[in-house]
Amino acid sequence: MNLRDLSKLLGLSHTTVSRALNGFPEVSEETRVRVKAAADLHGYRPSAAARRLATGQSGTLGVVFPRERNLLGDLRFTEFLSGAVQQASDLGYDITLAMASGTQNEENVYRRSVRAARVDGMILSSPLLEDPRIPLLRKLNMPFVLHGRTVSSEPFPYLDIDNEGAFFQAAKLLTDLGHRRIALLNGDTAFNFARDRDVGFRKALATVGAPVDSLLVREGYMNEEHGESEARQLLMLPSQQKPTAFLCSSISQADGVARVVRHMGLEIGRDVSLIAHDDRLQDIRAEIFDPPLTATQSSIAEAGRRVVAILVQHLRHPGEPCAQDVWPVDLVLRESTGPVKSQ
Amino acid sequence: MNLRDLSKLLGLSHTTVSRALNGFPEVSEETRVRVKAAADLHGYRPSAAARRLATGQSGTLGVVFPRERNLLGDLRFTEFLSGAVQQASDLGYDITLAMASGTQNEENVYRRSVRAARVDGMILSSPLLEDPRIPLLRKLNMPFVLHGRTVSSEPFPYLDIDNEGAFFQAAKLLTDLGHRRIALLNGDTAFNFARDRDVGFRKALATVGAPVDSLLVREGYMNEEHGESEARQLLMLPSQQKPTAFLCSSISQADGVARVVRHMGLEIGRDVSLIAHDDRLQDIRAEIFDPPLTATQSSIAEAGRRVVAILVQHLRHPGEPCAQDVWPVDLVLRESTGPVKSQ
DNA sequence: ACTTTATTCCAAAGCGCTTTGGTAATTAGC
DNA sequence: GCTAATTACCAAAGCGCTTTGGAATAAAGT
Repeated sequence: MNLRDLSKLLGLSHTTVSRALNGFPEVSEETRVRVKAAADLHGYRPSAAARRLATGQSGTLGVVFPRERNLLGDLRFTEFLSGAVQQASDLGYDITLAMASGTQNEENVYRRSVRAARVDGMILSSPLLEDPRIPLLRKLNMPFVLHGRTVSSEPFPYLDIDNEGAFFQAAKLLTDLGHRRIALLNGDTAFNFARDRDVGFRKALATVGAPVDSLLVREGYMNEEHGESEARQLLMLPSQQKPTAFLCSSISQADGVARVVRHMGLEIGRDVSLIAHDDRLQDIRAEIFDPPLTATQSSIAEAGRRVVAILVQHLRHPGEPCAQDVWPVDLVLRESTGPVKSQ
Repeated sequence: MNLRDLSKLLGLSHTTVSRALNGFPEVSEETRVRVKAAADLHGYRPSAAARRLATGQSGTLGVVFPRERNLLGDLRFTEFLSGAVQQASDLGYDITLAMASGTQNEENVYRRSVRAARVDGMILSSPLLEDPRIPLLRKLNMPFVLHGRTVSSEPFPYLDIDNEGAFFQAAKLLTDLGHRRIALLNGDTAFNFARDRDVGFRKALATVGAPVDSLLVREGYMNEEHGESEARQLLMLPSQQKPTAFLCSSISQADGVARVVRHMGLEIGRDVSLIAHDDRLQDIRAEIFDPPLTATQSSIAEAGRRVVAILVQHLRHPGEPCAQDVWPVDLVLRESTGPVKSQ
């Protein structure tokens, strides 16, 4: 059952049927109702391929990632993706995943997608400080939205959270509680979000005139193993150097830290304070941490939804100034933080 | 730059150019080389939309899941998906994700996708014992492949692992070690894989004439919380009823169990034996469990790759009998299992 | 009654590719 | 030297939709 069949059935031209279904004003309400009823009755669905060819729009958004960095193994990313798919589905878009690898490097995947008009727009995550994908996509004239920020000569649509502010707040809380030797367990500072967190952390220490001991600033994978191994090293330091508080980029890291702390017979919140950033993942929750974890929190799934909304808005109204959201991050006080113990 | 432009540039018809690029035999090697060089030079890429319309093939595989059961929050699924995307990318296919929800229920999403010819085939995971999606997709004439098995009147392509055999082996090991009171922490037995594991478990106990205590057979989410709460209950039982070994459907569950065991001052492998199924997830590894975990193992990412290969094979050669793989599962002996302690 | 303006519909072109059914040029067969 | 087979290419149709530029009808204005 295609447009032509349906129009013959109705005794109308396919033009009229098409316009009726797509809500154009040049068709009377009466025939519109008739057409829609007939379409429903016969289960008519326009062919996506034909529509694509005719309009140049694919109704598809793309996500590309390198094979080496398997984002699908990262719960932060999949949670983000989940929000994105949800929103896309609500807005009538599909999301396609493409993996770049080896010969088929990321740039080529973008080029191919663009030229083949497979997708209407791209969703980028985890930007580097100065991300090469931005100028590339702009050159290819492919619309995109960024989850995060990066330096760029021209404005582009993005959504980011206030990483700097979040980590400033968190570090500020710790200094207010009297902590001076604070460890920062960060992500890889090649990425912008990690850099921002580093900056916020340092600014907070600067406000109380506390020096930043570079020994206490660590970066790496944001998982439990990393948290554990760094904590083990740091808590072995002589007591003048040993951190009294940890600020982590993820709850997983905090999990690793907590394990070491407990293993040393210390108590979190009393002997060692602990704050982590909480992406509101389904299965990793700050509130059921033991003890409940003080955290900077921002839902990454919600970010996924918003990112898609921004991109679709941008696709539908290309002229308008693009959305550039920066979400504030809440600092939620729970029981993993306390005043520094006088030595 | 489209086919016509390119053909004009070459002084050939677009037919010839198309055939040259698509490897048809009716074109001389000389012109083929010439055409390919020109295509490369001018960065020509056939429009996916046009090709779709002309061939009826979209070059896209679909994955649908209900909003309620957010598979993207499940590392087992995302690891599987990761393998699938990898393989699809190697075979020149895209994978699109669609989320069914509320009004837009799963059946409608399938219908829509089929009718709109958005995808060439569907990938289904986690089948129920008798999964309604199978007859639906068959009725809609949409090719598919199943990760898992289900009852069906007609044959269809699938890949499954030998869950029954795996859990038989695992339970058999435990009975050989003298265990008779073995707890099974299973997934939801609405799903076929969980049912198969249940069957394997029971058969193993039957071979030594050990009764199955239904109190010790539990099912639920395959996460740490579930493992922990069930283990807590079971290990509180009076010693005649208390299990001496646990067989878990996931390492996460085993994590929960291990936590309880340690908390009670017991030692895994000596006081309580523990086996889990290991999907070879990147971040959850049986070999770095404490102690290293005896496990039935099978890479779920590899399964994702194979599933896509099967589907693509089926799409390209629809007539041929479809692949129906059942992979054996290795039982890897490590240190979490030991002989039952004489009471 | 005659023109103007809205309204409602339609014919036809086009999106860029694949594929069918050729024709012309070359080679082989006898 | 003539026919048959093969090779190398091409013209045109079609995939199913959107969209442009009318045409016919009905309503309104003078």
